[in-house]
Amino acid sequence: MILAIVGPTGVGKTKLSIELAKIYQGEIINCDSMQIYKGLDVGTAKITKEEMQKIPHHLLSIKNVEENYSVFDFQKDARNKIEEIKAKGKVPIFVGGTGYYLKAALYDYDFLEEKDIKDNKYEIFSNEELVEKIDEYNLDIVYDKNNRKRLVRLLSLLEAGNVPQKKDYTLLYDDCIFIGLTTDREVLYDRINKRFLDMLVPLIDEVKPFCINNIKSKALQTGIGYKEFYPFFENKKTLKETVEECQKNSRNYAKRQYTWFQNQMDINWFNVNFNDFLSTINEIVAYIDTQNKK
RNA sequence: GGCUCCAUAGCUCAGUCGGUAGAGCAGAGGACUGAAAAUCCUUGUGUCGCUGGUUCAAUUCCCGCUGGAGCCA
Repeated sequence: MILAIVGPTGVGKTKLSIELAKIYQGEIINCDSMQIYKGLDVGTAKITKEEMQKIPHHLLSIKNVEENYSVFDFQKDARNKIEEIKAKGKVPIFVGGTGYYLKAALYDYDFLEEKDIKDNKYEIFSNEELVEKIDEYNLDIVYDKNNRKRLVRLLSLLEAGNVPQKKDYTLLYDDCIFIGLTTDREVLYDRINKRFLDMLVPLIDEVKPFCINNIKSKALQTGIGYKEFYPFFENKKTLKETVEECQKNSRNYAKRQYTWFQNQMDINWFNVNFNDFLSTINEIVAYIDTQNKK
């Protein structure tokens, strides 16, 4: 059995993961693109040592913020972890909000080796020029002509001899059980806003050194709760504006997560009962048990 | 108390020389093969503050009212 706990930011995935790990002899594989990094703890709502309750966690805090990490790396690492954990007779439990990482790990995504791809050489072209070059390949797929990042990438892939094709992805492991946690949009947004305020003071301590020393890695320019603070420490934005920006970005992010999980994967959703989390756990355990007998 | 200005989408505002309106943000929906907490696409009907008048026709002009801002006493 492989468990995957998904859902938007702030629904309680972490809490559920520990309970399920205890019940099923599980080990947790982090599936959150930001929690991969060391030092990004408060802002990513990373689980603490105490909260782990001795449950082993994998792919959590394994990279320095200056390093780059991507789906490609995650796919390899995650698949290795699945084997490793299963070999011990334990249950791998994926937890995290990065749907793309999860899908790449569990479905038949094929990526080229990095060394075969040369990015950046197309950066000098305009979008129109990129589209023109891509069209020379007479592709069968529909692609986004305004998404510059993707255009550059697509052209690089084509040049490397990889012709991407639209297809239905196949699940590589037939013993996966997908658990989605959800709640009303209003309740979620409220929780997101409040959670951010709760973490604000320690978060400022965490971000400040990055901003003051002007450390701008991909991770720091990407992570919500980090990138927004640079203008604040340069006195270009007030704290209030910064906080509201962070809350808004978190809300937008949660919405995008829903879009992914609802359209890209087959998830079994559970409404979280925040007043009686135990009942939510029981409901999910009952579901897992019926699936696991099959 | 007197005078002036403002009142239009959830918010900030534009506009209609009288023919029932439109931007930004927020919100909603979607895409996704190496930054995915990223990147990109689609989406705007609202008693135009309330009441009465002029008019074929008023959110637009006029009287009054209410609420807000400012100036003078």
